[in-house]
Amino acid sequence: MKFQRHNAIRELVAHSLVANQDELRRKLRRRGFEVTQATLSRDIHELRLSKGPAGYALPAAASAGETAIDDGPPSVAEVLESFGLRVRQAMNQVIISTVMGGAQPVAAALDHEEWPTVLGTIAGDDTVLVICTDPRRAAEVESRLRAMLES
Amino acid sequence: MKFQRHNAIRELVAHSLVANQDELRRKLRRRGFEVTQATLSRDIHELRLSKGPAGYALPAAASAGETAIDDGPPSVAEVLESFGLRVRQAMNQVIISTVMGGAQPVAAALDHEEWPTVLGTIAGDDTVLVICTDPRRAAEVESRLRAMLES
DNA sequence: CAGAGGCTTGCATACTTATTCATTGCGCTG
DNA sequence: CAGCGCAATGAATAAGTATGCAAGCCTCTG
Repeated sequence: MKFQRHNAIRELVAHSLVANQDELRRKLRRRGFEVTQATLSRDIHELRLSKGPAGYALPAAASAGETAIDDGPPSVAEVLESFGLRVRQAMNQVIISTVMGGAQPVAAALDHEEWPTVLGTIAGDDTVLVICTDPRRAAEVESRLRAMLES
Repeated sequence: MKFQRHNAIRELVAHSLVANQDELRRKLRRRGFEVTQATLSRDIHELRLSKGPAGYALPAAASAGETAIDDGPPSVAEVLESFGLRVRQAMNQVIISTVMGGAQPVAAALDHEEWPTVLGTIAGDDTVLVICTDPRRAAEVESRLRAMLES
C-alpha cells in the first residue's frame, strides 16, 4: 500500500531524524514496510520532501496548509489590475496605493520581476513604496506602472 | 574570496533556480567565481542550504528567532552576515535586500546601534529602507554596510 | 629564514539519490 | 480467457553530493 507508506514516511520524517534514504528504509522495515531505496527516492519526490543539514524535512508550505504552487508567481500587471488604485511619484520614489491588503502581493510581484532601476520595495497594508535610482527613473517607473493600471 | 562567494551563492539561490551543484558552479563562473563542485558542497553545508524539489533553498527565516536569545542584541555586522544579500543607495536612502524574513532583524540591529547619520529605518519582509541625512552620508553608510557584507 | 599550525582548495573517490529498464499484478474489454 | 493498458516496484546504473588527503598559502614564532 503506497498511501499508507507515504503516511508512515511523513510521520517518521516529522518526528525523528532521517539522514538518508537507507536509514528511512530500515525504519520503515521495522514498521512493516519492506521496499527498496529506489521506491523511497520516488516517494520522497512525490511527497516533495526536502533534505537539509538536519536530514529530510516536510515541505514548509504544506505544513502551513497552503496551496501556493500553481503555475508561477503573478506578474506586476496582473496584480496591479487586481489591487492597484493609484500611482504617484516624488523624487526617486514611487508610491502605489492599493486596496487594503494589496500592498504585499504587489511588492512581491515587483521584487520578483527585478526591474533594473528599482532598488527595492517596502509594503505596508495598502501602500507600496518603490525606491528607484534617481528621479528620472522614478518617473519612468511611474508611467510604466500607470500604463498597467489603466490598461 | 570565500565570503564573497558565499554571498553570491545566497543571492543566486534566493533569486534563481539552482537544481544542482554543477549548475551553481556554472552560474558562479559567469560571475567570476571559478571553483569546483567539492568546494560548493562545502559552501552549501556551511550556509546550511537545503535541497528540495525546487532546487536549493535558503534556511528558513526561523533562524532569526534563534539567534536572538543568547548574549545580547546581535550587531549589524552579524545580522548582515546571516541575512544580507545586497546593499544599494539612491539619494539620501540606502536599500538593503535580505533573505526572506531577514529585514526585521537587520533593521532592529541598525536601530540599536544608533548611527548618527541614520535618521531611521523601515523594514518589510526582505527589504530594509534606511533614511540618512543627505546623499553624501547615505553613500558612506552604504559603503560601510557593503564592507560588512563582503568581509 | 625555517618550520609549525591553520585555512582553503582541487583531485580522486566513497557515498547517496535519481532514473532507466524490465517485470509483475490488477482491472478492463472484446 | 487473451490481450491490452497501467500503476507499482526492484535491479542495475547514471547522476549528484560528500569527504579523505595532500598541496598551496598565510601568519606567527623562534
